[in-house]
Amino acid sequence: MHANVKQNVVPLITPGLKLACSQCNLRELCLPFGLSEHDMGRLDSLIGGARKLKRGQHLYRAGDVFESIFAVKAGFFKTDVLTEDGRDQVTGFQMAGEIVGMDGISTEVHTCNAVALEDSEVCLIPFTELEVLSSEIRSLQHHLHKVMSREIVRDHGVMMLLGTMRAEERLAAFLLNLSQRFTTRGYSPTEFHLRMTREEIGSYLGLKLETVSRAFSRFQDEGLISVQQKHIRILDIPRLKTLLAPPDGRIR
Amino acid sequence: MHANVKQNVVPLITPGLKLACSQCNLRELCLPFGLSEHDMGRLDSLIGGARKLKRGQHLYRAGDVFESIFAVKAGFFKTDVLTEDGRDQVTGFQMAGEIVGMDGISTEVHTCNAVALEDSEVCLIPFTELEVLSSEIRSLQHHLHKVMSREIVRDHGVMMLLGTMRAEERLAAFLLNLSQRFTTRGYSPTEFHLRMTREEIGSYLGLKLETVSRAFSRFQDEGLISVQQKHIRILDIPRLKTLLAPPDGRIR
DNA sequence: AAGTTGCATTGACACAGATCAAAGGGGTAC
DNA sequence: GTACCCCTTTGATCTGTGTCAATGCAACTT
Repeated sequence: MHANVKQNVVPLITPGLKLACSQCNLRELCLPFGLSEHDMGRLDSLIGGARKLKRGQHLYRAGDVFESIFAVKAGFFKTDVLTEDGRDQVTGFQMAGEIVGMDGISTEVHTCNAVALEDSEVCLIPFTELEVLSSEIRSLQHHLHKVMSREIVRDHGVMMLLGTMRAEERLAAFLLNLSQRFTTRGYSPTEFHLRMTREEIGSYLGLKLETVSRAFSRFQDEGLISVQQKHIRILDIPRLKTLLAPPDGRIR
Repeated sequence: MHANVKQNVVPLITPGLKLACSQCNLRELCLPFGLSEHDMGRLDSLIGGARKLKRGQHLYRAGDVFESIFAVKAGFFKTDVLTEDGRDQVTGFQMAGEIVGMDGISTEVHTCNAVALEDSEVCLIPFTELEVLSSEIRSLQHHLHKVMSREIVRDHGVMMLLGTMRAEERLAAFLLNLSQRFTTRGYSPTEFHLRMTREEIGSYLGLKLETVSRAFSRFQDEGLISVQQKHIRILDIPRLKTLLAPPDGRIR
């Protein structure tokens, strides 16, 4: 289904590209959070350099041997799982400062695909070496655990969304989540470009692309947002939030 | 909605109950997996004892301060998230040898509830001390990471289920998953008691209890299983498996 | 600049699962 | 041992979302 099959060129590591964590403006969002200058230097020294990816390129594929986790330095990714029987589910969208690849730790093999949705750049963090260092730096160890736990909690949120919400509620939650993450990164909370297609949004939200499209249109008709293809402007955040909390209180 | 609100008695630790990991027949499924005798002894010494819970009792609640993770020693648990707006989603069912509570690591506060579905027993594993020990024992550290990663991968599986499967497919996947886990623990793969209600199954699978009940009945009519309240006998595992792989191949 | 291609929108209709309702069964507590 | 209550089953109907199909829009290629 994806048109990118041919783009399976293994992205090469770009050594000159390396930028120390201590210099990185994402350090407060990313793995080095809470480290001293000195410890950050130690983390720097194990990071295997950066890797640039063009839109559509895979960072890794299901079945690849797991060696590293990745910190998104710039750009936008999606992760998806696909099963033998042809099911395909987007499990997440990742942006700058977020960690990708932790699915591979459990079996030493990646269980999902990670694809760049725009030209992107990641820092490569060899996992075995990270474990060594984290056994020496208490705060690094603890933060790594927090990052993994946060992923578990995030997944619970998605399960809640998929299990209990209706189409418009899901889309509202999705937009508010993006808005919130853009805010954290210093971008506009109300105006942004979607990097993914309607189909990818639909897959993530457990909906068909037509349903996503219709929900966008309805939100626009009601003055909640303005949509022009992938360009979104949120016009009424408070009212969007009320969509998530059914007025009747739905106290089961 | 739950009738168990009054049973909020804090379960006390039962010191005499402590049974060393090395004596535990779950050690190959649980945290001590892969440890030497000696290291298992060190793990034993930090485990804070066992805790018994009656059916309906909470192991922890959303909002509780996070201090420990728990290994299920006997019994059966569910975890669920509930939001301010009254949504309620069962995020998992846990049985012997499985680890509960990792949702709390990220914010130091639990984000979901864990409730015993039958009289149960857990080992209490203080997390800070576990971190200390795991920085000293490489294989323990790595196994902890694997356990957390496995939880992430499991959640992806649930997202796939909720996002792409129809009611009967979800229930078939659920039964096969239980069957597989019972097998691992030496119980019958084909005959078991459900510890949870139709409503809890429905919440986990993103369905209403009536839909779950109807799907059970249809499976029974078709000779796939036999159902009598909570007692399940799987009659035809292969055919149940084919329900998961749509014959047309559904290659989107 | 025109043609191609993929993505998005919109409409009509179908259907799976939700909702509402009622009755039966089994386990639990007293 | 008995009574109550919760859980489960089953039916009838409703509805949100999927499906199928056609058109429109925009970006990229040559």
